[in-house]
Amino acid sequence: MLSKKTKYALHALTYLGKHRDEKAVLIHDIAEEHGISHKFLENILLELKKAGLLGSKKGKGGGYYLIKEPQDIPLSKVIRLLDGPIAMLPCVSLNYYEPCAECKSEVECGINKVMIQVRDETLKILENKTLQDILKF
Amino acid sequence: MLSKKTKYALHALTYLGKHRDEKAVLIHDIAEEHGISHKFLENILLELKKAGLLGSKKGKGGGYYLIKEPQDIPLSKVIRLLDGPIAMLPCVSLNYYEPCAECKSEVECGINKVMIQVRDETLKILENKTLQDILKF
DNA sequence: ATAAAGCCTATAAAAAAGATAGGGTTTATA
DNA sequence: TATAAACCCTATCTTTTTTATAGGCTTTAT
Repeated sequence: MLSKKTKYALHALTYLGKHRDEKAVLIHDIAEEHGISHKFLENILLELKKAGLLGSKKGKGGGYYLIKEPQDIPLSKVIRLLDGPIAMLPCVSLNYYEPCAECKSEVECGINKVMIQVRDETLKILENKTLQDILKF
Repeated sequence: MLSKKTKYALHALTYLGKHRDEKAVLIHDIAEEHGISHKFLENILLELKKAGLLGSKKGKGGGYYLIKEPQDIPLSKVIRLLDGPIAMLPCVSLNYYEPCAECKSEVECGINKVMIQVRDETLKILENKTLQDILKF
């Protein structure tokens, strides 16, 4: 399951995507809209900024705004950023690979093989669906 | 990511599947084979038994054994049993549905739509791949 | 009788997730 | 130029979940 962090990030991006006409959106407004803790969301937006998805303006009249086109933000990127691996097993993760401690041999492991399939099908969706796609609703 | 519980369960089932000629397999042997805590694994096997996947024989000479054919144990069943939902969001889970607190309207939520797709593709694999499939390696 | 093995429940320890706190810095504007 | 608004940053606290352990009970082969 996606963490709240990731869910909040996706909702915040959606909100920002829907308010692209405005120069900057307040953390406060996003938090209120979704009933999220202001401070918690602040940390999340900061991460999104550091990752290059958002820009911000400090001081009075400041706020956050998208600095990428919604179609250039794949959902896989957001999930990986906040939640880490998308794969169901570390031994199958493309971005966070680690061997499984309890597994004798990766090449002889059938679990591994199935989870590679799951990963590939999942990524086929999450790397192609972008913020643009979730804005449409 | 799958929990250790689920991973251990899958490995234990695999072990049992590969030792179906034997009347009963000791927890101890499975635990040792994969470097798992005996007592932790004991709890897991008990769950698998209660779920109707395993049988057991008590007392001296006892142990665990599969009571279903490997091709009749879909991986989705094992994962749901130990880990709960397979879906990435509660609002999209078939077996553990719950609305998302931060979400205003499910029908107007684009995140929801994408996660339904991911769920469906994932289940297409995990409901059709069985213990039989991971035994082959 | 005894020892081996699973059954069962409770509790503890560790890790991760979620949330809060508070001072720092920047900036518009009166 | 003082002030208030807003983001920046890091640390800490709390809660929840996961992982692991403990220990006695029951069953059964020998």
